[in-house]
Amino acid sequence: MTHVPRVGAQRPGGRAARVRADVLGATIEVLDEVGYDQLGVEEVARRAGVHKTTVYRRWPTKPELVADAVRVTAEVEIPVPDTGALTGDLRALARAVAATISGGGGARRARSIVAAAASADGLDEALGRFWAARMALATPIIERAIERGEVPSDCDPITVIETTVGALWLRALLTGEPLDDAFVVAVADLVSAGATGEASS
Amino acid sequence: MTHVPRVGAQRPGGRAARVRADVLGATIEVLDEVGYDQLGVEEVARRAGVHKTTVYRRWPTKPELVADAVRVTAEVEIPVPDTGALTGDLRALARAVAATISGGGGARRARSIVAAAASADGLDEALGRFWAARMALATPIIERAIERGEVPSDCDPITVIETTVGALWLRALLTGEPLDDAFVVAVADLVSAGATGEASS
DNA sequence: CTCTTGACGCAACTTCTGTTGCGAGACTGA
DNA sequence: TCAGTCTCGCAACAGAAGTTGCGTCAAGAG
Repeated sequence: MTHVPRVGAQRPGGRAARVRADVLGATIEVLDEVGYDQLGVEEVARRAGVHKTTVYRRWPTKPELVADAVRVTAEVEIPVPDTGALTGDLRALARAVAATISGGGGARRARSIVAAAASADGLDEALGRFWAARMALATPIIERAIERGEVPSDCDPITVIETTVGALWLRALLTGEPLDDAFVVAVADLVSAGATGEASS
Repeated sequence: MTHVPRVGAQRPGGRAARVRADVLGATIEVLDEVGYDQLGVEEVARRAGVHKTTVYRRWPTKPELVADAVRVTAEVEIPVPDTGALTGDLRALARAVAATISGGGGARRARSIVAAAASADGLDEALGRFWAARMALATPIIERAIERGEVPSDCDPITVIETTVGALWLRALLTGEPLDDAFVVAVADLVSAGATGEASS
């Protein structure tokens, strides 16, 4: 009984991983250039230096491919700031999020993320959980503010985070207006003031 | 020289308008059922009782069709509330927006709007202007609050509106969490408190 | 090194998407 | 009512998207 293969054994090794990275990279590239609708699997394969069947085998549908590609780019950790005051923390968080959003691809890539979620059945839910977890990561900002006595203890951290970040995504996804620093700071200060009870301007 | 036709004359009359309405209605229907990616022009035509060439002639691409359909459904006027106080106005606005978002189709239709914008070149900008104008419609809420002395005169109305509405769209587009009334009110109160300088809870 | 197994390339194929030309029916103005 | 257009339906077509079977090559274990 030599060579007993583990069922469903995957190969983490060299080529497979490289191919995966190349394809996902090419996907982001094409996405930023032509948008979700115009993205073709064949073009992605060509740029990745890979045959189209390879892509189809790993990612059965376009939304899954796009979602996977986006998930990888979104894995860059947004560090939770700790400046010692709520306003400073929220400003830092908002700036980091704004930089991530407009960093690569700009509004188009951001919109493609949502497009993928709108397109496949399971993805919808999976991406929802992903984002919810991401929002939850920032809640320590509020919890620390509560401990410092800056905000009342019945303040809901999730609401504060989502309100701060929501304004930024609104611009990126719907209006397409630029996320200039003045706006980012204004939003952070407005929300911070609402939580602490001090006027924002 | 009888019957001098005006160049580019359109026919507003009976059939043309009916066909247009049927197709756009069917588009929304299919969109809500299967999502943007799975939406097929042929299926839309079938439901509208129309041949697919008719659809292709009027709307050359899928994103244009979807954008047009969405634009029609978005034309329902969201009345600008006037309760006499900023908190009340923002609550009413947030509730109206939340109702519109989750009213029909839910998260899926909301996401399809963005998907269409991510997909076509000119649309991107056109839809951006559409949303910006929609946000601007609500600014009187803040302007009245400034006149009443509720908020300082250097408060930016657009920032307040976008922050309020942004949190709602964030849930609909990214996390997919439900827009329950508790959340909607919490957001409105938080932003209102930030603008007026009073604690939200 | 050698053997086994999984992943990829290739080509042919099927299916779906989008296009074009023409004839018939519907709308408008007189 | 009647003529002049405009729009739609139909069918045939061109091209892209996605699938399948098989041979070959790379990765990992003995």
